[in-house]
Amino acid sequence: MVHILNVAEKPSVAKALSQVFSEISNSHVQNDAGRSTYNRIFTVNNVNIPDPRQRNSQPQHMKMVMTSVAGHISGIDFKAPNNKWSACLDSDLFTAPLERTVNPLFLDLKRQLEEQAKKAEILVLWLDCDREGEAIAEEVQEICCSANRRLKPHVFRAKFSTVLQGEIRRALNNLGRLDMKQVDAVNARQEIDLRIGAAFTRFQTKRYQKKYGLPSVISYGPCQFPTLGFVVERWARIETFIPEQFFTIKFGMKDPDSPNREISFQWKRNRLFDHVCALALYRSTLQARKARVLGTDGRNQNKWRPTPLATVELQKRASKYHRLASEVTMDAAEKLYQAGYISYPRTETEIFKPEFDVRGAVEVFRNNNLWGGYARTLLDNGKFQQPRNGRNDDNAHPPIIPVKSVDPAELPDVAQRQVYELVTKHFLACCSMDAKGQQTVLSVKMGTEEFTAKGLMVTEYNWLEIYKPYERWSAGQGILPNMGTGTEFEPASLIFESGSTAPPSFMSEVELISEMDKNKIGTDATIASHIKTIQDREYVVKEGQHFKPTKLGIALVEGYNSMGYQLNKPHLRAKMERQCNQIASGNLTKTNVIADVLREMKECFIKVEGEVNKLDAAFARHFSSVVDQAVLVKRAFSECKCGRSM
DNA sequence: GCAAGGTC
Repeated sequence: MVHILNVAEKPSVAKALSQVFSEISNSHVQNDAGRSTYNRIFTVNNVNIPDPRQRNSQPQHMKMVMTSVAGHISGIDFKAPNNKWSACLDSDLFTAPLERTVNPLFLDLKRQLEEQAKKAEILVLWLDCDREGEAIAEEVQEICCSANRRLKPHVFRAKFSTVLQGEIRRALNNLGRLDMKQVDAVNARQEIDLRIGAAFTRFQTKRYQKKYGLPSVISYGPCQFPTLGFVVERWARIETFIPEQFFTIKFGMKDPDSPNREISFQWKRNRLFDHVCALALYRSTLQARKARVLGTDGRNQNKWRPTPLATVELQKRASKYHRLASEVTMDAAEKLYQAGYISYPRTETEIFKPEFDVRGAVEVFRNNNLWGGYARTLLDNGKFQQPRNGRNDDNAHPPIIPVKSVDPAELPDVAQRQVYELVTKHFLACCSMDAKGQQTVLSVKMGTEEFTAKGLMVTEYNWLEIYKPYERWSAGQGILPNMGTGTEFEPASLIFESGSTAPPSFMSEVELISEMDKNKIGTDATIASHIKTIQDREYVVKEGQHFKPTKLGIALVEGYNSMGYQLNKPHLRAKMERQCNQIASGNLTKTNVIADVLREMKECFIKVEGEVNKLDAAFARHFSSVVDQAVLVKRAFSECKCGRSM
C-alpha cells in the first residue's frame, strides 16, 4: 500500500479527518501516541483514492497516516549578536540579518514529523486554508523534506474548509500544490513586524524606562499601537468636549383606554440649540390649546434572529451580556473547545455550508436540562429554521456551535459556564424563527409642531425566548390606542425642557473590539491579546467596562503626533495588509514590499531619533517631575484619607 | 527584555 503522511494544523482537525478517512474506507482508526504529547498519530488503512502523483489514475488503496502540528512551528529572530539589545544601533535592525528557528517547545513535534516523513512516499498538507495555514504548510514541508529528500516532488496541498465527508472526498480527488505567493505574503508580514517592532521598542525602552521608573518594556507594535490609539483618541474627545445647552418640548397624552397611563411623544425636531427659536415654537404650541391626530400607522414588524456566531461577535456579546474581558472569553472558549463542549472558537465564518447538519446539532440538545425543552420545540413543532447567512466566511472553519450537551453547572468555572451558555443560546436562536410584533406610530400636530409616539406589542417571541435575558425587544410603551385621524384632544403634559449635551464615555471593550475589527487591526485570534498587551504595558487601565489611557499611553501618542507621525492611526497597518494581499495575488513581490515598507519606516525612525526632543517633551508634560523616590513611592502606595500612604 | 501570527 502506498504510504501517505497527512499533516493538519491542530490535533482536533487531525482527529476529525482520520474519522472521515475511516468512514470512507470502512476501516478503523488506529490511534497512537507520538513524541509530542498533544499531537497523536492516526492511521487508517485501505483508503481508496487516486494516486496524486499520476494524472487520471484509478483509485487505489492507500495507507493514510495523519498527524498534526499546533500552529507555526518556527519563527524568525535577529541573528546573534543582534538579538542582544546593545549589540547594534536600533536603526540597524531594519537590515540586520534574520534567522528562522524552531520554537523550542516544538522540538519533539519536529522529530515526530521527521520520523513520519521518513516512512512516507507522499506528503499531503491539510493545514487551514488561509494565508497563515499556507505558511505553516511550508514549514511542515521544509521539515519533512529535509528528513526525506525523496518526498520533495510528492508534496500536495489539500483544499478544504470544513471537515465534512463530501468536502474531504473532493479535496482528496483534487490535491494541488503549495501556493508560494501566500507563503511569501506571510513571511513579508513577519519580517516587517519584527524589524519595526524591535527597533521602536528598544529605542523607547532604553530612552524612558529607567528615566521614569517604568515597570515593563515600552513596546511598540503595528497592532498594539493603533489599539492604544483608539483609546487615546476617545480620551482626547472627552478632554476637548464642550457641552452645549439644548431645548426640547415634552408632549404627553392621556391614554383614552386607560386614563391612568400617559403616552409620551417625541418632538419631530428632537432638540434645538437656539433658545429664542425653541421658546417661540413652544409658545405657539401652547397657544394652539388642542392637538390633532394626523394618523395612526400600524404595521407588522420582525426582529431578526442573529446570524451564526464568529469569534469577534462572541467576544463582543460576552462582554456585553456577561461583562467578560475578551481575553477571559477566549481563554474559556479555548478550554471548552479542548474539552469537546464547543467547536473551534477562532473563526470568521458566519455561514453554515449546505452540507452542514445544523438540525443534527440541535438534536444534541434534545435532553438538555435547561434548553432541552426549547430544542424539542424547534425539532418537533416545526419551528426549526435553517440559520440565515451572515456576511463573513474565512473558508477555514465553520461558525462556533456547541457540540456537546451538558448542564452548565457542571462546568469548572463561571467564565466557561457563561461562554457555553452564550454559545448554546446563540446557536439555538440562529435556528429559530424571527420574533414578530406589531408596531404602532401615532402622530399628532399641535400648532406648527408635530409629535410622534411609538408603541410595540410583541406577538411571537420565538428566538427571543431562548435568548433571554441577553436581548429584549424594547416594548417601549406597549400598544397604542387607535385614534381616528382628525381627533382633537388636550395634551396631558406640554413642557419646555433644557438639557446639556454630554461627552462620550471612555472606550468600552465592545467598541474597541469593533474598531479593531473594522480597521483590520489584528485577527479573530489576536484581537484579545492586543487588548491585553496595552494593559500589561500600562498604556491603558480598565475601569469597569471602559478603558482609560495612562499618562504613559497619552505621552507616547502625543509625542509621535507632535512630530507629524500618526503611528497611532490604523491606516499604516491597513496599507501594509493591502501590500501583503498584493503579494498573495501575485501583483507585487515579497522582496519589493519588504524593501518598500522598511525604507519608509526606517526614514520615519531616523526622523524620530532626530526629533526626539518632541517625544521627550511629551513625556515631560505628562510625567511632571523626574522620577525620584516620591514618585516611586506613589506608584506603590495609594493615599489614605488621613493624608498618609496606605 | 522587542512584533504578530498560529496554537496546547
